[in-house]
Amino acid sequence: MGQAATIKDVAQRAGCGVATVSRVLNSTGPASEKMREKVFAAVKELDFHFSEVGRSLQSSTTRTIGCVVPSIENPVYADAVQGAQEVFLDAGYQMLLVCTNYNAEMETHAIRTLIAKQVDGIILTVGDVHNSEGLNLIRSRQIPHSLMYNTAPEGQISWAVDDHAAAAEVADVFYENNHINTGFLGLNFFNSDRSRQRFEGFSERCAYRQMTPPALLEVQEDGNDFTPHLSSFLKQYPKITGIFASNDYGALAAIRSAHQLSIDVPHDLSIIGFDGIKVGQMIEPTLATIATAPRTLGAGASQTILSMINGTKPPALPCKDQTFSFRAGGSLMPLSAESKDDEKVTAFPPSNDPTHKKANSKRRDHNEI
Amino acid sequence: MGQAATIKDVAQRAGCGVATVSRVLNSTGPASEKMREKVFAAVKELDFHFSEVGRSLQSSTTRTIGCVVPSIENPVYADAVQGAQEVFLDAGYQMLLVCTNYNAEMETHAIRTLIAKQVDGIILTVGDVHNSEGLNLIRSRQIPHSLMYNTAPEGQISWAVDDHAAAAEVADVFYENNHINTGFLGLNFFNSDRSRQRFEGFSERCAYRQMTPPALLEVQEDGNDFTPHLSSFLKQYPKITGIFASNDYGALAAIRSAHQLSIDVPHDLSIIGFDGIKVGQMIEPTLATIATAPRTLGAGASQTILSMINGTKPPALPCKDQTFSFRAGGSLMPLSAESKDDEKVTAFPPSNDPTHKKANSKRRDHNEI
DNA sequence: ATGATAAGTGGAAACGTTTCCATTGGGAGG
DNA sequence: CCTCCCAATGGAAACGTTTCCACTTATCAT
Repeated sequence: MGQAATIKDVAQRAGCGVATVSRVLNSTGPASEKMREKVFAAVKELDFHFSEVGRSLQSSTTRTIGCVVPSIENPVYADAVQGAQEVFLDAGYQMLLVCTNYNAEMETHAIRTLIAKQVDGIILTVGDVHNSEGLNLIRSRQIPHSLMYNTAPEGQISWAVDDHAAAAEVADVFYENNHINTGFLGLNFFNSDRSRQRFEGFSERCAYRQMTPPALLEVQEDGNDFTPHLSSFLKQYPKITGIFASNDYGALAAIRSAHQLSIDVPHDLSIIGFDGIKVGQMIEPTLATIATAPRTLGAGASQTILSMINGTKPPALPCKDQTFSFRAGGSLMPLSAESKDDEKVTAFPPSNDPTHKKANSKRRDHNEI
Repeated sequence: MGQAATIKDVAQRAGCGVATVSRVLNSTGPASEKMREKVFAAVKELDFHFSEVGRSLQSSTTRTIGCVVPSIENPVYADAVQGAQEVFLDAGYQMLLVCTNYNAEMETHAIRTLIAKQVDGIILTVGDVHNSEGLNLIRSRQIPHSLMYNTAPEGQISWAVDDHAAAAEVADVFYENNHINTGFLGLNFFNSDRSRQRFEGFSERCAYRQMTPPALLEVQEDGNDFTPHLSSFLKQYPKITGIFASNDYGALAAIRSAHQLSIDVPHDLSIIGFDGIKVGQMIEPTLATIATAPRTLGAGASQTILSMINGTKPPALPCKDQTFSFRAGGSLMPLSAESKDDEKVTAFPPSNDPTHKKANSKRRDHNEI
């Protein structure tokens, strides 16, 4: 078996022109039964398959979608990507995946290349939706696209969580549980508009509730062990009893670091995450968090893109307030009124100690989108 | 801005032939300084970028690599994919990703399409390396490829963990910790040759050690809550004190289910996983597991493929016994000699109870690849 | 029988590149 | 001044498709 057979080879073998082969194989246009049989026979003998490259050049369509996300090591994006991928695959599209590692240059370069490859659409999560060169390119070229997890400025399509509102709800939860002195753990704070928006929403609601303004601990994700950071942070702000992490991964890391510092979660320190990754529910204590639906987001964004391509009716975007729900968990415990100050308890009761109060929240039954 | 500019437009604008434009832009062949300037000016004015499709048709090269894995919801594959992606991106290749969901049909179809799209190489994890239609296609077409996580039959290139040996080591560890009655939790047992090989390696070593043959609990990954399965399994085999899960995800789920059944891990039941995903070390108790290096595997497989494409020297495959290492963790506890039978303890001491012995193992310092 | 219609078919252009080859022009060496 | 050579350039073929158009043949109603 030398080179792959082309439509010409098939035509020659079947004793007809290439046009006929094309018509038969694509069921477009007429063909006699005899001819059809001969063509199919030739196809079988030569094990012919269309070259998608030739097809793409002719049709200016590639049946390929670009996907740009910061990283798939974070299960949130992994799930979203997988959800997107399934929808596209069902529709006959494959997906070019690029992980940018929160790097703006890579983002731009990746998008440029995707455009050069003539992808039929792009699904993406950018670092900063208001300042993305790649996004501008996409828009000026009018390529079907949808944002994912980025809260888009008006007029732009995006399947996103309402970070601002969700973060505000976290502030409410802390407030209801008597945590007045809080900290915000911002991961990739400068490279992720999500992280910043969550901080903003959280801060504003804290101010509204007349809580102490949250202290900001900003870390780069790559610094794997941030125990020392947490340590000095808590030393600097000893009154802090609750930490809101900008994502679950950070929350998990915080719990672990706290453990290493002999700080008991939730007894000495309550922690709330963001995203609702699966493992958050598998661990002990379970992680209190903002639950989101990454697969749904990914799938929705994909369907939006497909509808742009086909000109069909796009799926309805979820209502802003249905994009998330607070999920209670063992990592959050109400602060008893008398210990509101910083008299931290030093004992290490097991986390399923029945004497612990359950976290207060009226929000346990929200629907996810 | 109507349609994207082509090389013809540039030629026209620069007042030269397309050949000259191509030569200038690709720095192939001579060109006068005047011409070069005019071409670059035209390119800038028209915002010209090459169409990769046209290029691909001409060069029969796509700068695209196919990647086929079961799922990226499992962090192991997510990490491997990301590692692969980074290497390819650095080399100027983008990656078409397909998740097969452990479905053989999808696997075949995906590979067929990748071939039709003329990817320059394929990196993949197949369901069954001895019975993969897609893999056969790839081989017969002689497309540069490398397996990942599949233990390949001789003569085939694969970046894999030595499942058999690793699983045997788990048996050793159980043995050293006095766990004689064990179970094996097989996820996607019928769709994953890894799962089966781990069972095989484990069983053989158990036999060699004259331990009770491990009982097999086989579950499909999609069945999210397998607590009832675990419950009836443990009822059926009440003597079991140790469970080896075919991957960390399953191990985590097992710990959670055990918790729901009021079975304390590790006191009542020891659990060992496989893969070494990060969260395994972030939880309490930490997960005893076989640590692997997914990023390294992904990156290595990618480099192998690149070397096939460029004809350069391929990177050396890691030694079989350096592809994994046993990592101790709190989910494994030695069974004291007197309680070797099934007199399970019912108290729930906190897992950092200092009276607990640490797990026995001489293997804590193995190097990862 | 005759014309009109329709089905079946193949040639060729087009899609956007790269590259071979032929042509041009100028400079250097005789 | 004539050659010769080489740098610079453009035309055209090729890559593998689809599709327009024109052509042939058969069928049918008149």
